[in-house]
Amino acid sequence: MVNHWLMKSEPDVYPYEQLETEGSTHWDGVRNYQARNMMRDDMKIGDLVLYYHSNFKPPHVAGVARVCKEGYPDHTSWDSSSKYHDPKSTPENPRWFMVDLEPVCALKTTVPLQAVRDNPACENMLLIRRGQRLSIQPVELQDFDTILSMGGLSRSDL
DNA sequence: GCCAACGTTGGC
DNA sequence: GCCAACGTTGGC
Repeated sequence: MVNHWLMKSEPDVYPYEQLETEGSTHWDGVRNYQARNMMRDDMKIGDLVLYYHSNFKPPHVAGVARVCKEGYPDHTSWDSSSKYHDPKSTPENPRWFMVDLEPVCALKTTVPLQAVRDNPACENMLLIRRGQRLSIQPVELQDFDTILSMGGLSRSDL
């Protein structure tokens, strides 16, 4: 069973276009337990991901990605030269996990956050819930399809 | 730049 | 276990 997610990335750091250029990436640097648990325990190969650009004007969903490697230790956590270094994480006892993503396709038209807010069909999405800051969120199937269609795509385009 | 909301840390 | 202080996220 394929699950659906939304993952936030700052386009200044790693935009969707770069994922397309590079072909895949490991989602390192997540240092939040809830997000870690989802990557470690719940995200499976083939799961589909809405790729969201945060800290951008306007913030928006840019594309669709797919999980191509399931949760494994985030090696940047024990790399003392990394900005994501966590002295409490070691190769023997890793504290942080990541998944790998590959690109599926860019939306034909990006979907701004305000458009999600304005669409009553999206009213239950975590993305627009007050105070919601999680950088990885589960997305219901129907919400995923709604965003896809707002972005000018349908399932058969994936 | 501001600030609301939330998460983490650490003293007690 | 409580909670104040602090740090981060991320929209505006």
